[in-house]
Amino acid sequence: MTLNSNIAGKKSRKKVIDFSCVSCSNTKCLIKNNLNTLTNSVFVENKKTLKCKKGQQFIIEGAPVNGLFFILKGAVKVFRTGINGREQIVRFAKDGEIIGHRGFGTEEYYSIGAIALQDAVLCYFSKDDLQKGLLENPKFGYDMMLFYANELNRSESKVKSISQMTVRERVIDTLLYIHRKFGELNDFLNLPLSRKEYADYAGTREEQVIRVFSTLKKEGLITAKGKKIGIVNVNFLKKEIDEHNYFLDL
Amino acid sequence: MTLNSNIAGKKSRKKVIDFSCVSCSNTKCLIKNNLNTLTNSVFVENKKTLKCKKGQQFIIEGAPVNGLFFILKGAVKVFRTGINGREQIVRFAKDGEIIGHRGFGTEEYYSIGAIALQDAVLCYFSKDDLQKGLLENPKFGYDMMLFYANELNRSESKVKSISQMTVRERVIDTLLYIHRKFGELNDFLNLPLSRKEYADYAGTREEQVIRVFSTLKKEGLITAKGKKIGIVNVNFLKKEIDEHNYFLDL
DNA sequence: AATTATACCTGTGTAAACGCAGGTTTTTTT
DNA sequence: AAAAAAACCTGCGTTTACACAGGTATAATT
Repeated sequence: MTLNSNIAGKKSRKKVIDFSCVSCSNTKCLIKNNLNTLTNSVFVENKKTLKCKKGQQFIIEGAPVNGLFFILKGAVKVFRTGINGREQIVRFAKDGEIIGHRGFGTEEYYSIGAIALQDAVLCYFSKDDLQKGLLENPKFGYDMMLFYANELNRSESKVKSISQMTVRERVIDTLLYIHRKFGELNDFLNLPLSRKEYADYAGTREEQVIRVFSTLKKEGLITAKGKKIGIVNVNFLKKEIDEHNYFLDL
Repeated sequence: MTLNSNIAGKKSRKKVIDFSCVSCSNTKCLIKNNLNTLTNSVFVENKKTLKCKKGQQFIIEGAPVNGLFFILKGAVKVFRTGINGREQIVRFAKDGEIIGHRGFGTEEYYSIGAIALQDAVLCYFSKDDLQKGLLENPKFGYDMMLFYANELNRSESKVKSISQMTVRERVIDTLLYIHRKFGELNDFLNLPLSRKEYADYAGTREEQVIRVFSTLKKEGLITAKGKKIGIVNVNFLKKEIDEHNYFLDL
């Protein structure tokens, strides 16, 4: 039995998803948005789409760079291994975002790792194809540049936060970030994370996050049932952060 | 007496500098490097070159974005005003670098401020011209994208550093960063900075930097005469940082 | 349903970083 | 050269965050 017939055989029962860029409905994807001027490129054809189970690591820190990923669907955490093997979560990414900053250019090894937090569908583009596409289509390159400039802005904001906020403030900041990015479902944040993961993003320790959560619960600012965290009043939390922030950042 | 005759009058005594991109010798400039394909653009002609005295602020945080700067010569600090007006130095920039991340695109206000640390010469490009140039020349756009991807990498490394290193380690890290970027002159770092500025970059306080410097001096790792800081043995300092870092970052 | 594993929570001592206060030295200005 | 300003330094009490240790609840596995 060949691979093709295998897929065909399942057609009747299992929904077959079309992963071609042409029929893709992800309006946030930079590639999809530039498709009209990219069609004559081998670029889109050579794309590989892969499914990724929850908990699976699809970029390993230090591994050779071959290309980069676009998230078609799902949620992902991007991290670095820091001092004494301590994990630092760089960011959380969702549909339409790009993973693997330096999947082009001269960089040889990935400086970050990436793990799926939910079942995810990823589009993979090779280094060469991507580079070709970027040089063929200025608009695409421009959009990519804006994406990175924007991420840089966010990252530099985070440097500020981490070096000037207290643990409590950083935890609140993280809660608001997750809320902004992944929204709510039934009054709970739409991305379940462990206390450890909150700590790794906020740049502190699991115990501290637990302590802050406990306090916030007592103060009636959040609700928590295991990994399910609910923000009672977003503006209330925002206020605590914004008060000493002159310039807000996205 | 017209402005022109004034300049001409000084020709004999004062060296007149040609600021046109064509004759520019800055090999690190992205624009210079893409000049061959940019010549038919209004872009380069509309450039404005301005001199900036030491200590002068040429980007004000929160001011409307009109364009962005390339450093032709000099050293610059880029900062954000943080919590309680505390200054956070985002990075130090020198010849060939770009200032004002979001001097294109949709961003309306500068999210950073910039001050010259030495007398500097800056090239200014308007938002519209730059955008035109980027969309006309894919290679230029690609280079810009790489620049930002690279900066992002650096910034994310810094998040890791700040959240996981001790004050002593961050101060050492800062010393090494300045050394890497600006080199030495007569056994002293080729960029004089105040203790406050070291602190603002390292994400700590002036007093802590002073304390760490004192200790490092006693340990024979650095020499210090006022703002002049000398690193006795770079590898010795590096070792202390690298020991618990699996993946080095530029 | 019992067992194991994982995640969550809390108390307590310790160490790191900070804030302030007051002083000295160096640099800049007049 | 004197005065003023800025930068540098040190000691000490206080706060914050951390590490460790031991416990409970919850989820996953058999």
